Amino acid sequence: MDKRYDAKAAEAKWYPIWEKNGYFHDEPGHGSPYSVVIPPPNVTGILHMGHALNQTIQDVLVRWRRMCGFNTLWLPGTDHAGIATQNVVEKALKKEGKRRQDLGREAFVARVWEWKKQYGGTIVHQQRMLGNTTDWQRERFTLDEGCSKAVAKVFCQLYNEGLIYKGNYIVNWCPRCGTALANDEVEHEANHGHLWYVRYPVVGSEKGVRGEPYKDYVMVATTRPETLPGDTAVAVNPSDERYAHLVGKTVILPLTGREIPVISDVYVEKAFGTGIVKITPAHDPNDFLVGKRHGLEEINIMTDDAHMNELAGEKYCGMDRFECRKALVDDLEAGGFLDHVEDYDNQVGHCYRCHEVVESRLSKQWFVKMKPLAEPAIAAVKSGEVRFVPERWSKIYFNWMENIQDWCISRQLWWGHRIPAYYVRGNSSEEGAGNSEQVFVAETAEAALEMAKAKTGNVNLTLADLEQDPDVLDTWFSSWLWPFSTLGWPEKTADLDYYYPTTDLVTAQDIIFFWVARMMMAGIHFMGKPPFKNIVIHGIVRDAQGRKMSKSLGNSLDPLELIDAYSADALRFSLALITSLDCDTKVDKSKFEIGRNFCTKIWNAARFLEMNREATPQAEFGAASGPVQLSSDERHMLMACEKACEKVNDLLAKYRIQDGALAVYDFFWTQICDWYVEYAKDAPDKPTAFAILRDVFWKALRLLHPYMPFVTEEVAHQLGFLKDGETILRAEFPKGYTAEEKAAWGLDEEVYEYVEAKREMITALRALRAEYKVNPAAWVKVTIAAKDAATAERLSSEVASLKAAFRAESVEVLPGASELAMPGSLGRIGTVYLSLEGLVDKAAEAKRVAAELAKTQGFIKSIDAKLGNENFMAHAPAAIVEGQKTKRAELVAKIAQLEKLAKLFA
RNA sequence: GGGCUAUUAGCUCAGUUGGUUAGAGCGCUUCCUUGACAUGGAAGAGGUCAGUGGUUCGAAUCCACUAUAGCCCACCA
Repeated sequence: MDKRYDAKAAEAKWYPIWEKNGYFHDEPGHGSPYSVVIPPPNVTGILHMGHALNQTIQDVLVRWRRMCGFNTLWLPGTDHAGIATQNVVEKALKKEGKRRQDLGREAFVARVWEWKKQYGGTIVHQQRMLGNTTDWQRERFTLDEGCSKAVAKVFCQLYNEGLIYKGNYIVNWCPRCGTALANDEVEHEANHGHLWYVRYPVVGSEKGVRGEPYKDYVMVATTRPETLPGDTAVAVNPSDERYAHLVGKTVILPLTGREIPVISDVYVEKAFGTGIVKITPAHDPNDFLVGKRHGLEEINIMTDDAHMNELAGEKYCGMDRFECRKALVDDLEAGGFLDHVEDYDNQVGHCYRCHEVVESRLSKQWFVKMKPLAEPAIAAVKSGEVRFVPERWSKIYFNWMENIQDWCISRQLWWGHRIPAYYVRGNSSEEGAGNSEQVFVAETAEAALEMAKAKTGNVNLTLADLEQDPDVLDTWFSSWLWPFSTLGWPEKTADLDYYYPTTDLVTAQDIIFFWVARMMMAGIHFMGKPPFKNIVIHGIVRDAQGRKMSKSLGNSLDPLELIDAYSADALRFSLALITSLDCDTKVDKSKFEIGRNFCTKIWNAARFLEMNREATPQAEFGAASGPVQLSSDERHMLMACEKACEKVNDLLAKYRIQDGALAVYDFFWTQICDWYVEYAKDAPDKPTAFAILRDVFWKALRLLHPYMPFVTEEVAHQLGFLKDGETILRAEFPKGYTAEEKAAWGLDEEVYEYVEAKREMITALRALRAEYKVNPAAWVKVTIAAKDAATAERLSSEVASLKAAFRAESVEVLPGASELAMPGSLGRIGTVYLSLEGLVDKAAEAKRVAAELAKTQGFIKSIDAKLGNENFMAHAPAAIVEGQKTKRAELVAKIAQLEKLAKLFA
């Protein structure tokens, strides 16, 4: 074996072998299924730390289940990401001086496909660098043929069920992207703006000539004066006595002369501004609702790109909205309508994609009625059929689901699933919308044509007479079908039958609403079963200061750079180790040294084994070797291995990835390397000691494999645990030893505890050496005062290995305490004395003993207090009481010895 | 405004139904390079578990309030 582990070589070597041999691929049928669908990253995406964390967790779970014998499927794929992808291509076009309109829809979409073909594989390639065992043979894309078919079918079914409707609605509109945005696609940011106080003259008042201040007016406060031409009322709170007399009257809309009513609505806050609000139903979501309640006219005064239209008035028509704001304010002031201006900070919505200020805009959009879909999805979590891990996320899920709003699913883009709604030409979508008689919703144009013929009675209609709705569907309209569309739905496939519902869904908290909740609804509605059994939510990766990683902050770590610097195994292991499901994870570069160092440790330990190959019998260690007389250290090693296997399996079953990593780390490093390897070097029966070492090492490699796939595969082959053509990926995950093996080797808690206690003694002696500045390499004389005769006998039988562990030229074991003029240190099974032959600093030792004595006496006191407490004796469990008593007895013995020592140093 | 979470060693975090003297990694101090490993080994210092009150024989753990920090949802024109 090479002196250094070459991670890059191992990664480059093994991944292609795994993939080529189909190790990630199972066919439905045999065994129990364990299936997971990957949260599909945007096809435009590049791998970031969030992916690395999310996918590491999934790969750990999948590899573990696979090794446990499950029939596993981890289904990969990408999302077509409507706006994001279209933006990327539009940017490229811009460099050529073109807009998408110059190409036309068909050519533009072709261009996006071209882009996808060329660059869309980036993230898919990068995922391989992580070592993911996603089944690439089943890779899907949300816009591929199968997924598109599913989308069309779902749309039609929901439409026919009356759950999809087209409606006039106020939506968040990005003027730059030219599309509606979902509420969650709008990011609110603090804005330093103004509050303009504007006078609206009351009709019927005698005073008031244009150009002069009106005496009788209502004062309205607004942050958006440019929408004034769209006002169709002013409103006050019904309980506001100040203005009760105004309700029902009419006021004049400044600059326009139009008369609008004063209405009352609970939406108005009495305390804000003047307590009077202008109502602009076409340009504000709240005003829109007020308008609906009061039957107000909706006047849209802007164009799609946020310029004023002719309804804004001749003067402002064509102006940009912010330009118009200025002009209009100037005019208000000139007209004497502007009372005063205040500074005002509020939140303004921005497009999550291009950051343009979002406009509330009235438009016709397609919606999904969510309430009927949400109800069974709530029930599935309430009943426990689907479980959130950690459980508390279910509260957030309920909170959202119970207040769910209809989902605006149309987007004015070209890249995406086009809405399968058709109109007979001449009845354009604008005119025809809202009149369902003229909309034909069908999975194909041909089917729509048949419907049109039947409905209109015009048998001469051809496809050319049909016009498809120009809008495409929200990206999430395909992702919410992901758990079954990717398995072949709506076809009845073997995959769908076998792998649905999937087992676990692993994702971050930020898409619980976007994605998880909607998948729940779609799964239940179309498949009759929730799409997964467990929803595993992990935290977000943050930088060292706790900030979200983002491009604009420049605080992102690049997983590929980390893989380059530390190796994929290091990245994976460190992420697993520092990640808690319960909270976000703070990460900085130094964290990955843990993983890298661990890799090195594994490699070096493997080299040690390799160097001692000749000391190891060829035959593997196992029950077949029959009853053997094993030393206590060997039995302890096997017990530790047993415990580690049990622990790791148990923790992974509870999705405690972090604790599992810690458990296997500690097992390998502390138990195997720090203790057992040192023991094995001087073991009385080397062949047996090394046979055991090989056995536990091979188990440890398999325990580690889900976390560190490359180094474990490489080492397993180097050490001959696997032959060419075999893989650790499909080796059995260790389950611990059988009852027969345990009996044959005398594995029990007692021997485990005994060795633990013995190690305390070894540690104590090392501490003594350090305290008296005895060279760690020097050979010393050691005396042990054993707790009792039996322990003395037991210790005597292992003097050889104790000598090695203590680095002692002699070890004398005496039953019970004795008068020894040496420094000593107490453990559970006795006191270990170090002969210093005159090196002892009596004063220092006396101090140390006194301190120990005081501490011990203090502890006894606290135990006595407990044992003397009637309530404690009455209520505490018997085991606790017994434990306290035993502890006390030990401490009393310890005090006796310490007192003897104290006298010696006095 | 509604909801959720956190506060434990200098730093990042464990601590699973309340139960022996609260743990790990990093960092820090001291010591150690003759063949697994200095990306290492050994020893050590460091915490009144945010605060107050309550429940209990017993609280880092359960409850209430307070303080601080963070996240999500809805947002006042």
